[in-house]
Amino acid sequence: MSSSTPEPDSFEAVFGLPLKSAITQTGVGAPMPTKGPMRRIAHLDMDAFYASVELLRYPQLKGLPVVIGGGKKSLAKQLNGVDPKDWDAQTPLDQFPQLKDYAGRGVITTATYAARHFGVGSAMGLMKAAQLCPQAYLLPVDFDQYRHYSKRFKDIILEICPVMQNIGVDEVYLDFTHVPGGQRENGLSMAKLIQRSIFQDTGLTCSIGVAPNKLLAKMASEFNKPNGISILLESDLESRIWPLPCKKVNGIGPKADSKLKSLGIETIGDLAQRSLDELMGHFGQKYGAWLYAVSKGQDDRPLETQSDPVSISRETTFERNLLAAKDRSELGEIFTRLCTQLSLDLQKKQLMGKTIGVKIKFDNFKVVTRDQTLDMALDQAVDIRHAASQCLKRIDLSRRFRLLGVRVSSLVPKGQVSTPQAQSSHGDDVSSEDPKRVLTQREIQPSLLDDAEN
DNA sequence: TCTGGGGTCCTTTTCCTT
DNA sequence: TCTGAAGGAAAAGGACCC
Repeated sequence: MSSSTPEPDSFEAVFGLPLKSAITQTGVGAPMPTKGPMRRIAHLDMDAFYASVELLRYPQLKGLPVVIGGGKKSLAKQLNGVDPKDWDAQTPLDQFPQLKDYAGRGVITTATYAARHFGVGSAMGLMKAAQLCPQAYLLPVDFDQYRHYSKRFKDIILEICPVMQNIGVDEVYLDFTHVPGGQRENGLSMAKLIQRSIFQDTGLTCSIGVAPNKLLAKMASEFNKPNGISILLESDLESRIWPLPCKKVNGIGPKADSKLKSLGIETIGDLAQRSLDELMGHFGQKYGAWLYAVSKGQDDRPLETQSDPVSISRETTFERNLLAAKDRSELGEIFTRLCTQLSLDLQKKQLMGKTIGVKIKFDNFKVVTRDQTLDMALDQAVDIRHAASQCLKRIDLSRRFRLLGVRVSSLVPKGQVSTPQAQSSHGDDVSSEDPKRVLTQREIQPSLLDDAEN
């Protein structure tokens, strides 16, 4: 490739040396800025990621309103008897279920731009979405597929810019500062190259913001969606950031925003007019000081290129609200399934955890959690279930609830911990058995809700 | 809007120990 | 044995994000 004339927009054509050399010989022969390196942080956000991945598979849905979600795996199957696994690019449109055929619980995970025109959006109940856009096609969520494309676009980025922080499946921060060519046109060249490389390989588009820090880069990536690039300099703060509403800041959610509004603070510019003391008085030392810094565009957080998980959990919302006293066996099965899934998740990641907790969401949406830290880390379903049911005993389950969750935290890498097998807390020597082993009725029956009621 | 599932981080409360 | 202060760890709740 590099022996012939490079393609017009290739790394070599833009930066004057082959990509591989640029990476391995950082700074050697690479175009470097004439002044000292300015911090150039990029935030890259894939455009409507899940929906775009689905459209790659089902091009016949392009341009049509499509919503993704519904929660239940068997969703599409229930709707018209066709397993989504059997769908492909040849599947005729009338095989795809539509929202008008749907009745039940669940929310939308995401929607195509065509569906968003009808006012349908993320986190909206499916029934509400069906009112707004009954003709929208409904697809189940396929995380394996999204993870596959996630890895693909991140691998492409890493070849060009090795300093990357993962933010979920469809978002990353990048540090261009010391990457050869990263300073060119204040980061525009690098952003263009990355955007183009991802599109060529995957057919997916993304939006990129480049700025002096993560805070501003994140906001900048939204300026020009979809498939846009925005370059933000420190001097742009007043003209481009201050006019924005406060809730555009990553970290200012609905609660903080409404409190800010009650103080007459609508925009980031308004925020910048307030003193540090005033903000700390209203929002506390830490958050107040953070708000103050945010309004000035200040953020010196480094990129975190590695991170270990803090907790792992599984939770599920029931088809209908359940009552511990009445729905014992159903709840017992759900509880066992959650613990089993959690155990497999832990084992897949080679982790064990010392703190086990449960979460209940009552029919009035009030959430209650209980957890317990044990002497030893564990990862087996039966052990998790036993510890979690101890936690459940401490919750008053006399009213109906809609969600049950199980969580493991205080995680440690497996192999670095002594296992609880030698002294299994419940006496049954089951911990050392096959993790995929199905729990026996005897283990399930003396179940959560028996225990929990007394 | 009528509210999923998987996380992180922060603050406050509670409990234990000295 | 009681009381109170102080500090730390664990537990609980909540805001926020994707």
